[in-house]
Amino acid sequence: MKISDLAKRCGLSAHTLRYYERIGLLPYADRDRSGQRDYDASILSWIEFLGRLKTTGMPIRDMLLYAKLADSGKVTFSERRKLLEVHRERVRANLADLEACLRVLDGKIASYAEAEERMRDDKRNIADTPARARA
Amino acid sequence: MKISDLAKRCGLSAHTLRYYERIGLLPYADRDRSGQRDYDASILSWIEFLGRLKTTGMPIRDMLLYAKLADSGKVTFSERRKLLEVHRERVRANLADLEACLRVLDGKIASYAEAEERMRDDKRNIADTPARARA
DNA sequence: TCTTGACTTAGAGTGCGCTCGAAGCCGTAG
DNA sequence: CTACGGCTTCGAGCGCACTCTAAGTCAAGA
Repeated sequence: MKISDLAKRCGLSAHTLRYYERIGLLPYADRDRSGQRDYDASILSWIEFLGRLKTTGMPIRDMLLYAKLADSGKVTFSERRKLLEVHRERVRANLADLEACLRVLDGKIASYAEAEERMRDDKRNIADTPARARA
Repeated sequence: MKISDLAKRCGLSAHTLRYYERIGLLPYADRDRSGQRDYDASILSWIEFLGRLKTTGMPIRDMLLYAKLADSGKVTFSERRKLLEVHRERVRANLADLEACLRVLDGKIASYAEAEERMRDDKRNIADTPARARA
């Protein structure tokens, strides 16, 4: 698979894929005889997992640490698990924050809706009131 | 209230508060006779709301738009409501994504835990096996 | 009076995560 | 044969949201 094919499949740009390889987030890809990267489809699941880490707000430097551990084989299982457990707690805390914010947002939206409703009522009342009474 | 007091109360640095004022996220604060900002406590609820927007991932340029609408009084109620409704949908989508990621993370952690468990079992079995059988 | 420390401004610098540009190589279609 | 598109590398540039520095002012306490 060429870099543009992989880009289409995983949703990252070719630029970004090269950047990820450069910084060590993706393993050095095999090159064909003309020097072009030739990817194995198995890279997709790794990229997908990186996407999960990214979505959940893990900074690249932490992903690099995880990638380095993953390169070192089974002996780093417990380290990797601990890293993910720590991250999971951050994600949970973040989720709780977001839910709280969402409720505030709901409240704010509702209060605007009510205010708009009241303004419509006021207009109607004025319109329904005879001109003499308004003066 | 001086800027350092406000900074302590709201959790932003004085630098950031001045920056927010500069870009228009905070209203121009009254200055005392020596030119120092003198804040009214009422600014706190606005800063807190900005924090909610920030937590939920709203970029500053959108907060600026909201701030500008808020400055224009009641006539922008429905615009403000719509802006927040759009944002709320993004937040909900983001929450759903995060929850999905969290489940993936749980699965990954569980698979590491199982692998570690199996490795411990293997070691124990080897230790329990008489040396002649191991040879 | 002098020192201290918090404040003021304008503007430069930082860290992150890309994103793009330039210059050049390679393989295929016309 | 040549033109074209897509690939290569290296390094510069960008957008965001701060974060800090420098140079100067001011008010209160020893």
